[in-house]
Order: sequence, then C-alpha cells, then structure tokens
Amino acid sequence: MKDKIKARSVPFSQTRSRHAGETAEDYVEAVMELIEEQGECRVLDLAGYFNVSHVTVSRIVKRLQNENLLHSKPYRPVELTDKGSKLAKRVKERHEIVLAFLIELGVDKANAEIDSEGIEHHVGSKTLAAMKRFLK
Amino acid sequence: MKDKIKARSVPFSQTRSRHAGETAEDYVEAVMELIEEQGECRVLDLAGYFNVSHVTVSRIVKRLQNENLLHSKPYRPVELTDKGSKLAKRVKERHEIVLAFLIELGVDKANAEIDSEGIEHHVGSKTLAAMKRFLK
DNA sequence: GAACAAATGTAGCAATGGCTACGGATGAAG
DNA sequence: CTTCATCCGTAGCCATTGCTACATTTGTTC
Repeated sequence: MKDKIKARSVPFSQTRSRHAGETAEDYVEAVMELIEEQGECRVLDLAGYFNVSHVTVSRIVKRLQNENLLHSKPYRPVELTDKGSKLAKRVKERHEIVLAFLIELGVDKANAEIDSEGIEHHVGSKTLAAMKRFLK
Repeated sequence: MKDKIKARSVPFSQTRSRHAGETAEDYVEAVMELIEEQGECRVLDLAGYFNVSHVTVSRIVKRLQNENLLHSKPYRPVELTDKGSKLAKRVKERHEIVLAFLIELGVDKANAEIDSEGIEHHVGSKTLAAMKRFLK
C-alpha cells in the first residue's frame, strides 16, 4: 500500500494567486517610489520601471484599483489609496532590510539589488526578524 | 523636462517566463524527490505534492516534456530526462543550502521550510556563495 | 475476460500578465 | 482654437496555471 503523498500546500500555495499578490506589492512599491522621486506616477512611468508595455500596466492598475490599493481617473496619474500606501510602506521596509541583509552577508550591491527584488516577496515575518537580528 | 524612468529590467524580468521557469524547477525537484521516496512518480503524486488538480499537473508535465526536462507515456509514471535530472540536482542542492542557511540564521524549521521554497528561485550564484560561506 | 475502481487524458472555462494595433483624451505650441 | 505629439484606453491575440466535468486507459478482482 502506497503512502499518501503529503501535501506541501503551505509552501506551494496556489501559484496564480500568490503571483498576483507579488505583482500588487511590486506595483504599490513602485508607485510610492515614483511619486517620491518625481511628484507623480504615470502609467508610462510604471511601464518604464517594469520594462513592460503601457497596456500591461494599464490593466494591472485597473485590477489594483478594484482591490482598493490604487486609484486614478482615466488619463490621470496613479495614486495610492490609504490601504495601498500602508502596504507600500511595509513592502519598502521589508525590501530595504532584505537588501541591506544581502549586502551585509557579502553579496555585491548589483547582485544584492537583483536578488532582493525576487526574495523579498517570500520573506516571512520570522525570517525578516532573523535578518534584522543579523544586521544589529 | 522629466527624467526618463530607468528600467528595472533585470530584477523585473518578464514575469510570465520567469514564473514558468520556477514551475519547471519545482517540478523536476518534486519528481526527483518522489522517485527517491517511493520508486516512481505518478501524476497524482505530483497533484498531492503541490496541492493542485491532476489536470494542472498533466498539462505542466506535457509542457516540460516539450522542454525536454521530463518524459512519460500516457497513463505511465513521470520520469526525468538527463537534462531534467541535472536541473533537479542543482535545484535540490540550492534548496538545501537555502534551507540550512535560514535555520542557521535562527529561523525555526517550519518557517525556514516555507520561506526557502519561495526564496530559492531568486538566489543567484553570488548570493548562494555568500550563504555557503556563512554556513562554514 | 468482464466489471469496476483508480489513474490519466481531453474539453472547455476563468484569471493573470505578456503583446500589437488602433482610437480617443490631454495639453502644449502655434 | 486648431494642430499635433504624447499619453492612455480598448480590442483582441497568446501563454501559463488554476478549475470542473467527462472520457479513456489501466490494472485488479471476481
């Protein structure tokens, strides 16, 4: 009798929804950064930031408006809602910790920046706390 | 004149293709693990492993066959090609290093296992080398 | 070998995120 | 106020990864 395969359902949470959440995090973070850097955030700014077409940005912005993370009127700059702003701050802080951690670990800045973008979405609170301890 | 937004094209490489690559890594690793654990790997084993339907597994296995990572005949177990086997070994080794690293960093085993599944795909060679140094 | 359960494949739908092509809105320059 | 470049939205395509429902194959049991 074969053993039943144990589900790795926690680490392998549904790929699609997980990825949609990562996209949301990347977008609110980018919007906050672009607004800080240049006062406003346009669809084309995001397209340049992520290196995708404005169409892709436009659709994702629309979805994130439905999720109450962003808001903007047609042909107008993209702004953060309160909810989006709070998420952006959490994401940015986590991102900065992961980046500083990798650099402290001995990774060169260029690679630390690349890897931290991918890693940040998968750093849970326990791992984040461990990284903070390491930095002190 | 507004500054041009610098593209973050390296960290934000095209999401779809990046994710398809992560799926490939997860699948070859799972196939190798399941074969080691129980001698063969069936579609339903993978469905249980990833907690998705057998239909999703079936389609992904077909895609990975086209990419020459897996092979199997209809209604038959899934096996690794040489290419898939090599990839699986690299992925498994990287995964084990990331997991050991998180535990050494002070993350509890349960959280280390969860986070390492997500983090591993984004650990470049430089970061991996830094993790290895830390472990010594 | 017939019948049945389990495993796998197929059809077809949705959501997400890529794209090109095209059309409408905005805003600056004349 | 018209013109025009730029920005942005819409239409419609594809790929990936989810799903349910149904069809087919396999293998066991009688």
